[in-house]
Amino acid sequence: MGTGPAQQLTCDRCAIRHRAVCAALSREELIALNAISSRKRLRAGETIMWAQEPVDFFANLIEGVVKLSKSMADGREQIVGLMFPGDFLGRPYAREQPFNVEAVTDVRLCRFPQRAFEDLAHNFEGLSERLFNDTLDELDRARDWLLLLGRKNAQEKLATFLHLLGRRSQEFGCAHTNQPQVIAFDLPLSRAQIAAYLGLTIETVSRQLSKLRRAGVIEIVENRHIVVPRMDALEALCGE
Amino acid sequence: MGTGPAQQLTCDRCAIRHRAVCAALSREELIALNAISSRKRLRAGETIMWAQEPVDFFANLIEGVVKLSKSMADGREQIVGLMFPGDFLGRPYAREQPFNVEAVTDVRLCRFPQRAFEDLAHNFEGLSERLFNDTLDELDRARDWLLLLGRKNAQEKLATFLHLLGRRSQEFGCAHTNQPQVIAFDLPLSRAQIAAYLGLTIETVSRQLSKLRRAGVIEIVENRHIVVPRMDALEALCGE
DNA sequence: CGACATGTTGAACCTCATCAACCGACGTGG
DNA sequence: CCACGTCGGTTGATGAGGTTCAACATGTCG
Repeated sequence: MGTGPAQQLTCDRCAIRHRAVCAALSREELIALNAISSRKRLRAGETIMWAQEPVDFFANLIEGVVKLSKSMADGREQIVGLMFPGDFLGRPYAREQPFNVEAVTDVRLCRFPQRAFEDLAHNFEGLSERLFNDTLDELDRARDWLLLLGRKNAQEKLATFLHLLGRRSQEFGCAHTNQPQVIAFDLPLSRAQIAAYLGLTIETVSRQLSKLRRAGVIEIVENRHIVVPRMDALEALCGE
Repeated sequence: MGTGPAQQLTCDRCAIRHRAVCAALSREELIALNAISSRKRLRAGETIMWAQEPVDFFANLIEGVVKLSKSMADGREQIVGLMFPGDFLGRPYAREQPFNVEAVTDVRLCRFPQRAFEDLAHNFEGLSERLFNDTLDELDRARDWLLLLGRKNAQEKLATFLHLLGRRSQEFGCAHTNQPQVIAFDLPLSRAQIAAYLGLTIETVSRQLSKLRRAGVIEIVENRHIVVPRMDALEALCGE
C-alpha cells in the first residue's frame, strides 16, 4: 500500500463515485474523505434516523431506496422525500432532523462521522458547494411535489409518480439510444408507501394503477414490475 | 464621507440588517455588498421573476410579502413558497427558476447583480454558509407543507396557516412579554391566494374561516384582520 | 350610477376515503 | 401435510368532505 495518489481506494470501485458528492472531490480530497468513511448495510424497513433524535453521522446512499417521512399524532403519514443511490443523507450543521429516515429496500450506506465530515466540507470548497447545490435541487423537487399534492387528482398523481420512475430508469439503465424505447422498472415502494408519497389511500392507488393498466398505458407484472410501452401517453396524463 | 469602517451605509438604517443574509457579514464585507446593491419598489401584483425566464439579479426582501407559485396547463395554481422581510430571492448559481415570483403586497427589495453577488459569496465564507443554511430551513418548511397538503383536512390547513402567521406576528411585533397575550395580524393574502397556498378553493377557505370565527377561535375584522384570543385553541386544531 | 373585484353562503355533485370482502403467497405449528 | 394466521394487494358499496355552480352582499372606481 502506497500513500501516493495512485493507491487503491474503496471509492474506485464504488458505483456512485461519480454521482454522489464525491464527484466534487479531487483525488487527494477523496483520499481524505475515504479515510473517515465506513460502509454499512441495512435491511428494508430499518430506521436510519429518527425524527428529533440526535444522529452522529452523515451518509451517501450507495444502493437501495430510502424514504423521509413525517407523521401526525393520529398516525396519518406523509412521505416528504425519496432518496436514491448517490443521494446524501443528513442535514449538515444540524444534529437532528424533523422527519424519519427509513430504508424501504435493503440499503448500503457510506457513512461519515459528522464532525470529521463537516471539517472536510469546511476545507474542501467543492464539497460544500456541491452540498449546497444538491439542497437547492432537493428544494425544487419538494416544490414540484407541493404542486402534485395540492392540485393534482389521483390519476395525475399516479401518472406523475410512474413517469418519474420511468425517467430515472431511462437515465441510468440503458443509455443513449434515442428511439422511443419501452421503459420498464420495478416499483421500489409498496402500495401503502406509494399512497403515503402521493397523499392518497392504498385503495385509491390500487384502483388508479388498475385503471392505467386497463387503459393500456402501463403493464403490471407481479405487482411490483411496471412496463411502460409509450412514455408519451403516460406523460400526457401528468397534467403539466 | 470617509472610506473607513465608520462611514454611514444605507444598511445601517435597514430594517432587515440583522435578519437577512447581511447578518452574516463583517463591517467590511457589508460595505462591499452595499456597494453593489440597489433598492427597488414594486406594487402588489407585479411579477418579480417569471418561471423559466432569465433573471439577472438576486434580492433581499426588505418589506412586504412575496409568493412563489407554479401553475398547470389548465390554470390550476399552487403557491409553493411565501417570502417575508429578510428572506432571500433567487437561486444562487442559476439564472432561472421553475416558478413565478410575485409581489402579493407592495414590496421593497434590495437587489444585487448576480455575478457580483456570487463573487462576494465565493469570497465571504459567512455569506455562502448563511445562504446554505437558509436553503436548508426553506427545505424543512417545504416539507412541513407537504404534510399539510397531503394529509391535513381543510380545517387543519386553515388552522395551521393562521397559526403560522400568528407566531410570526408574535416574534416580530411586540417583544418578550411571556403572558398569554392576544395575537392579532393582517392577512397578507386574499382568499384566492390562501386557497392557492393550501390546496383548496376560495369557497372552502371562506367557509372554514367562518367556521373558526363561529367557534370563537378567531375574530375577523373587515376580512383581512385576524384576532386570535387564545393561540392554544388554534394550535390544537393544527393536527400535529 | 353601473361595472367590477372580493368575499360569503347555499345547493348539487363528484372524487376519493372508508369499510368490508376476498384473493394468492408465505410461513408456522400442530 | 394441512389448517391457520398474516401480509400485500384488488375490488365493491357507501358516504363524507370539498369542489363546482350560482346567487348575493359589500366596497371601490370610473
